[in-house]
Amino acid sequence: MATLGELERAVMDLLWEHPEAITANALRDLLSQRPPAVAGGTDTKELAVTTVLTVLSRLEKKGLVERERSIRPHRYRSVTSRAEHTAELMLEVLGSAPDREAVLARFIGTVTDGEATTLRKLLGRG
Amino acid sequence: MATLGELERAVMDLLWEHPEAITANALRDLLSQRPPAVAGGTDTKELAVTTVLTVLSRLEKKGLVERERSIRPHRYRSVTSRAEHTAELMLEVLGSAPDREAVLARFIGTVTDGEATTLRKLLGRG
DNA sequence: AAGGTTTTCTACGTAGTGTAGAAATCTCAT
DNA sequence: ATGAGATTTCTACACTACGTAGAAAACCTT
Repeated sequence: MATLGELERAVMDLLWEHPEAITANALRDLLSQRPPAVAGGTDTKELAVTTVLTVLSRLEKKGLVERERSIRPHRYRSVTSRAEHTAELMLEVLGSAPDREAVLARFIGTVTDGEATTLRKLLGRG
Repeated sequence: MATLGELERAVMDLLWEHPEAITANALRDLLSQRPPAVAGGTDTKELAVTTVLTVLSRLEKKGLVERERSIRPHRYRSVTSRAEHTAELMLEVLGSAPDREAVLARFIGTVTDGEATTLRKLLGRG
């Protein structure tokens, strides 16, 4: 897997927000409304549709996006939810360590109280 | 932060294994003994010391490594333990999601039984 | 069949990484 | 103090990922 670029990330965020499959053109419009990544930057730039299409192709190759080719303006949708994707990423990071329990210890120490409560509920009593 | 390259990662792994600060030359020797990254690849290639030094400088710039400049063959050591580093990475990934609890739910669902037990212990009863 | 729309191909600039030679700096033995 | 060898820094190049988009091809629709 790996990490996404800034634009790739922005596209995924939109797709995750959007339950319905959506066209590249619609995505481009949504992208032009998004707040500037860097404060002070007078963003809101109009991207070329081809740019969006390129990014979507790359995301498709990475397995994060799938598209309906049957209808003409292809519709794109995310393959997994953001929560799934994020959890997978976390597991990937965790999996790369031989000392998983030590990592989990550090991890738990940094989670908020509310989240700790959530975790207890999720874990049940074993 | 971000992800590391293959060689950067190998260097960090060695530094994490090694409690003592170590020289670039020693690292190069250790690197030449590491098993090939890809199976079938007849690795065990000897890297130039300058290569190792370059990588160490980059890791230093990233804040992952620090060095003792007082003595001449500089000694390098990792700034944090692997567990700390990994936990930080996981938190970074988690932090990037607006739906943290949903992520945690997915995450918990995939952890091994033993780890779940560990987590319960770590969480106490709040 | 032509023209607009959509998709694919091709391409370039930038940044990060693997790799290492050349050049500069340092240290020790003489 | 000086020269040789060791060490570090500078510079450089290839390769890949990403942002970006024009040119070209493929596709409708009238």
